[in-house]
Formats: sequence, structure tokens, C-alpha cells
Amino acid sequence: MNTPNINSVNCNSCPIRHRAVCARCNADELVELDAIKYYRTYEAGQTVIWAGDIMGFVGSVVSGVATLTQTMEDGRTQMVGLLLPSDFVGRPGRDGAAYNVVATTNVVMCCFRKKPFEDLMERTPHIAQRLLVMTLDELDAAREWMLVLGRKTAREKIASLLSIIVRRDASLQSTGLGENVVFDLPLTREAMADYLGLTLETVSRQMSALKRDGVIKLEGKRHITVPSMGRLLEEAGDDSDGGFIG
Amino acid sequence: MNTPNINSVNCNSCPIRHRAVCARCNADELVELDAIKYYRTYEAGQTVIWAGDIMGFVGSVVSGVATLTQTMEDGRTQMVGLLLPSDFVGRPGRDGAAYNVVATTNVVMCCFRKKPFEDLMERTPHIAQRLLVMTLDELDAAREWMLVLGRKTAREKIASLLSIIVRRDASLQSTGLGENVVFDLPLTREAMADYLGLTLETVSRQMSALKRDGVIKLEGKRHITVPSMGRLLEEAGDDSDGGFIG
DNA sequence: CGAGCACTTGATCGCTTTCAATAGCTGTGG
DNA sequence: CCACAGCTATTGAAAGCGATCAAGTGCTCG
Repeated sequence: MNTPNINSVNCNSCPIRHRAVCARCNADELVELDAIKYYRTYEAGQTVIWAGDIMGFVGSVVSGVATLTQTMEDGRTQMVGLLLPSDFVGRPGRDGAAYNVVATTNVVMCCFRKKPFEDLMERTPHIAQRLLVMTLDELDAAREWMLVLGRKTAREKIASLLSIIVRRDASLQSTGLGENVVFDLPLTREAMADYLGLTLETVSRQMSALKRDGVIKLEGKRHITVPSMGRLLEEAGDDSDGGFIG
Repeated sequence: MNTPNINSVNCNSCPIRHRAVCARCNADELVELDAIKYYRTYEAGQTVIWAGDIMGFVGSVVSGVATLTQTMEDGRTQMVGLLLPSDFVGRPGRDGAAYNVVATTNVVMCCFRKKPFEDLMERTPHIAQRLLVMTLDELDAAREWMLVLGRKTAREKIASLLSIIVRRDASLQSTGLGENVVFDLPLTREAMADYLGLTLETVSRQMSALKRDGVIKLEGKRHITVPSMGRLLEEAGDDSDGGFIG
């Protein structure tokens, strides 16, 4: 098991201190949160919550990547959210989980017991305010994704997903736009397919096509180099600075 | 012009008083809201806001239907939200509109000047709390829609859209599940296509197919009768009470 | 070395799109 | 009252893209 000495973690040295649901909390409020928090770790592939189950907690992803998925009876599944560090899991005011949450890498979560968290939220506008902003951001992301799912071609979908991943971990290390961007895919081909509403074969084919066309370079299955972000964004149909030449 | 004597509208007789962003406000808070509110009407087809424009207000749909759409440079468009009475328009804390908002029927909006509204929100947890719940609901709806867009067939998409519309205006008049449900589509075939990530021809074909198969009855283009909601939900792949017979 | 897994690649099928023609409705003007 | 334009919707035929079915590759781990 990979459970570090996790109870020793202090909010002040927490890597997501300024981006998670607690971002706007002051020292006093942190003390209250600290009193109801505990850490949990999940291994890659492990299910954090099943849709329909009662959730005893809400919490933040501290490190690692998890997915939010929805499944039909016949097995078709669609990813509806990608949970990266600082993202919030669970919905205050609702008991059952609406989606499956699965760790795709090893994940550390900072959990709050649900009832005490809800009570605290009532008393602490800073938490509710932060959660509102985070939820509005998620809603924007979901709507952007609706355009991808509804209107983009398979190739554009792949390019869009790569762009998103680059953008999201560029918000940690600030990366320029022109230069080589290098990163590791946190998703299997199947998870990519579930995100994009494609089959894994189509994902594989389009990855090969993007590689063949020089849009990306692949080492192994997961390590990716993007020579030109502008090119990738064009392929995504996002038209970054497109039309600039005209 | 169809502008009724609209400044006379009083919050207490407002049809969306208990479902809109003001739902949790008490009498004092309503007075404050009232001071910064004004009504606007839009005719069917009129654009309320263009994506990228500065929004001077936020507000609620009082009556009518509007759509939220996103467009790519080449003209592909995807609807990302369907705004029905009580739905909130605009994002506090952001100046530019992210999406096009278009009235698809005549629409009455209750608008709040943006800056005063934001100030009021800071002072009034009831508003922020309500907005959080509404935003979480919208996020759920968007995620449900991602499954529709990513994984459902054209026929299932149409059935899903019809189900949603029935469900949403059943939340006004409570309707049982077994009986005949009758309603008017608030959307053109093209708008349906934009919602579902299809072409309007495919929408038309599938509407005809559902009619031929007795899932719906059509009078004119817009007036729809659903003989069996259970059947419609089956067609949507939602499997309502499905397997109940087994 | 072989089993298991993630991924790749090939061949074919079928659903949705595309292109095109037609129908039905509404409003306008002769 | 009818003719016609303009719009929305329907229907048909053909094409294309992604899905499906099916091998085959490469890697890790026992």
C-alpha cells in the first residue's frame, strides 16, 4: 500500500491550498476545516465511488487524476468530468453519488465528512463563494465539451483533448505557446474514447494519424511532445490565433 | 411590440418567484433586488446577447424559451443550454458573454444591473446559495447531455430531447407518467439539431420514424402527443422503469 | 517462455451526413 | 381568389466517417 504518513499534512504546505474549495478561507476557517478533514489514497484503477451509492464525504483531489463517468445499462459509457488536483468531488446537499468516480492514477484525496462540511458551508460564505466559482468554471468546461462531443470530427476531438490536458497542467507550470510542450497522458486509449464519445480503435487511429502528420510525437504510448501548440489548436478547430496571417 | 405594462410586475405575483435566483430571498432582500431590477422583452428569433459582448446585466427568464449556443468559425454550432422560465442568464464576476443567447419564442426577462447585483450577492448569502444550487443543477443537466451527445443514436437523441422537454414543463403542471402527455415543441428542427449534434435532415427523419412507430403523434410540426411516457423513455435509452415487466 | 493487457492496424458495415428535390404553410400583391 | 415568394420541414439517393469485427504487435509480469 502506498499510504504515506498522511495525517501529518498541513494546509499551509498543501499543494492545492490556493486553488481548491478552501482557497478563500482564512486561518480560522482552515482550523475548522482541518477538524473535519482526513486523507484517503486510491490506487490507479480503483473505484472511488459508484453512482447511486451514498456518499459520506465530499473532498478535493490533492494529487493524481480521476474520472467522472456515466454508464447506460447496455454498457455504453461517457466520461463527464476529468478530475485533476484541486477539483472538488461530491455535491453538498445530495446524498447519492450521481456518477462513478474512478482513479486513473494513484490519487490522494482530502475528504471532509459531509454533514459537518455542509454545516460549515452554511456558516462560512468563503467556502460557498469559492464553490460557486469552481462550479461555474466546471459548467463552462462541460459546455465547451458539449461542442466537442456534438460537432467535432474524431481528429478534432483528439486534438481538443490533448489541448485541454496541456492547458490544464500548464496552469501549474506556466508554459509558453510556441515552444515544445512535453507531457504524459494520464488516460488510457479507452478512457480517451470514453471522454470523446469514440471507440478506442478510432482514438488509436487518430493518434497514429496525428503522429504521422507531425502534429505530435509519441514515445511509448503515453509520453507526448507537441512541437507547435498553434498547430495543435488548429487541428482542434479552436483556431487559436488563426486568421492572424490573413 | 408586445411589451405589457411590465414595470408594474410585483415579485409576489411573479410566476418564477419560488424557482429563480431570488427563491430563497426574504421580503427585505426582495426590496433590494426590486431596486435594481427591470424587465425586458425579446421577440422570437431575436438575439439577446452575442458571445464576446460585454454584458451589463444578469437576469432570469420569466417566460418564453431561449437558447445558449456556441459556434465555430466554419459555422458549426452546438446548443449548450436551453433556457426556460426561472433559468438564470449571465455569470457574476465575468464581463463578456461566453455564448450566444437567442430567444426562440417571445421572452420576458427580469434583469439586474450587473455591478449592483454582484454587490448584493456579496452581502446576501441567500442569493449566492440559491445560485450555487441552480448552477449545480445546470452542471448535472450538462453532464446528462454529454452522455446524449457522446453515446446515443439519433433516434435515442430525439427521444431524449422530447423526454427532457416533457419533464421540464411537467415540473410546472404535475403530470402522471402513464397517461397521454401533450405539448408544443418550443424549437425548430434546426434548433433541435443544434441541441443534439445532428443535422436537421436527420432530426426530421427520426421524428418521422418515431411517428410511424407510434411513439409520438404529430399535429402540424410542433404539437406533439406522447401516448406512453414509458415507451418514450425506453426509446431514449433511459430505461425508466425498464425491466419492470421481466 | 507464455499469459495478459494495452494498443495498433486492417477490412467491412452501417448510420448519419451531404446534396438535392419536393411538400406544406404563411403572407403579399395582382 | 389565386399566384408566387420565402420559409420550414420532409423525403430520396449517394457518399463518408466512425463503428464493428478481427488479427496482430509489443510490453510487463509471473
